[in-house]
Amino acid sequence: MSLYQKIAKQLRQKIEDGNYQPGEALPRQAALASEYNTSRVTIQKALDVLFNDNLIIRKQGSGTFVSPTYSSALDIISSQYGGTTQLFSGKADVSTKVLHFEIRLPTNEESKKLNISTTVPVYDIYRLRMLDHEPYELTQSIMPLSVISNLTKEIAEHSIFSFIQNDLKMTIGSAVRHISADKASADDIAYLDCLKEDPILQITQTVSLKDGRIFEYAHTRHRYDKGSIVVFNKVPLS
Amino acid sequence: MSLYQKIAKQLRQKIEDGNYQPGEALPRQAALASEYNTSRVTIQKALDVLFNDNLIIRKQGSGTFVSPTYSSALDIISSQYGGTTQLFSGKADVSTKVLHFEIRLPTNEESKKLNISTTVPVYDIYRLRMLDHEPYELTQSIMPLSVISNLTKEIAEHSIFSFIQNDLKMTIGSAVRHISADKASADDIAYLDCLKEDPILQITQTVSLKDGRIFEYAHTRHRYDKGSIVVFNKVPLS
DNA sequence: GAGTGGTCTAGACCACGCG
DNA sequence: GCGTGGTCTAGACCACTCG
Repeated sequence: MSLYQKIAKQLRQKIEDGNYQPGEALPRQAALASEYNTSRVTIQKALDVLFNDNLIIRKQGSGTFVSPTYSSALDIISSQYGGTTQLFSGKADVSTKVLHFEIRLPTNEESKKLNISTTVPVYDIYRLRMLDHEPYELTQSIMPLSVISNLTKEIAEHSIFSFIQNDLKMTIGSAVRHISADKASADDIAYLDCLKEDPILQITQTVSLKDGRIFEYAHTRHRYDKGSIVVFNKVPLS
Repeated sequence: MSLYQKIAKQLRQKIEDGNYQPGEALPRQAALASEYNTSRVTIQKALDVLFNDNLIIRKQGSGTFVSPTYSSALDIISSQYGGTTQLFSGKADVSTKVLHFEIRLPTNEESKKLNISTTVPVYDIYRLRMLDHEPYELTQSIMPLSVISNLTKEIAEHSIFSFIQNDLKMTIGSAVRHISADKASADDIAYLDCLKEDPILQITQTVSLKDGRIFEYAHTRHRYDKGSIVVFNKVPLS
């Protein structure tokens, strides 16, 4: 871990521990540079990390302050993308039932979304996730074999994301998600145990690795009364 | 506008114009530094901007490449937060009907979400937005007078966001949103012209200025068949 | 081993805010 | 005017990828 990352981590810890209160000013950059025995530029890179997580506010001509709303920032950080299994680990009992598992060629739409040729085979995995033994979400994942391989039904029953990160040693880069509401389908009623008139929260996502290759195109359908999406948006600088 | 921002803007334009194709390598940082007659650090700051918008991929030891999925990145950038009026300006005819406009004291929940005391008055504005003369969304906005003042019903009929940015000269910093699905309420049926069994896409948002003060706590309800939310997530660096 | 991006420095000047 | 963060430099070394 690089120096600016270590400093960011330590400053974050200090804020979370309450050494600096919401709204309170942090030491000036020059003071931090002395304290950590480094240059001001490195301190600024460390502050960039905290700023992007909304933990601090920077005022030119005035100072650097702990964000008055930093407690809600913590919620956001902890809800960053890492798959359902990771998100709830320790908080609830997550179990997964694999309803369908096959390798086939992609449809035109799928090949387009995955940015692959229609001749590259894909996994088509349909899973029901349960939270504390209650139906929670229904997900269809399409993943290209050119990116992910050696996937098995057993792995799909646990966490595909931890398999990718821990076993394949690949790093996830970014995700684009479209969120909408929809009426319940026959599958929703059957698997999510909801009623015909219950709304569904639907998420369509495309997830990329750090090197830019797309590894998942997925549709997830949630019961409307279980869970919601939390999103944090910084306004563009440009 | 600072040098790195200008360079970022020019590089972005070159990518959008197709001077560099998706997947293609950009010139090395040293070459860009010579070309723009600046230092490598400044080039890196410019590349940071494009990287955060998912327009480029950086591979240590290899090079900087145009993101293979950069076209979807463009969608995201253009859907950044700026209020409904701004989002659709030029694309569709947006009109707003103010259903309710009052100044009152906040409830406990509102004062908590806005991070103000219960003695600070707030605007309570309830508006129906129409897109091309069709009902689109129903929004209740709560805004503290300690942050925003001189709001009128006339301003609310146009764009509150442009009033804040252009007239009050304040800069928006970030927004936290919770997105969920819900059943239609009596108001939804009456104003959004939807049916009792139609689902609703609900967004609860807290929007802050650049200095960290929260200026809006709002609930927005969308017709499920009109529009969805697009979200872009970079995975945390730490 | 050659070439790339990532990190870091020490110092300088600029832009902004506030009293 | 003074103190703060923002930008920028020229050069150095490290870490990683790939042939």
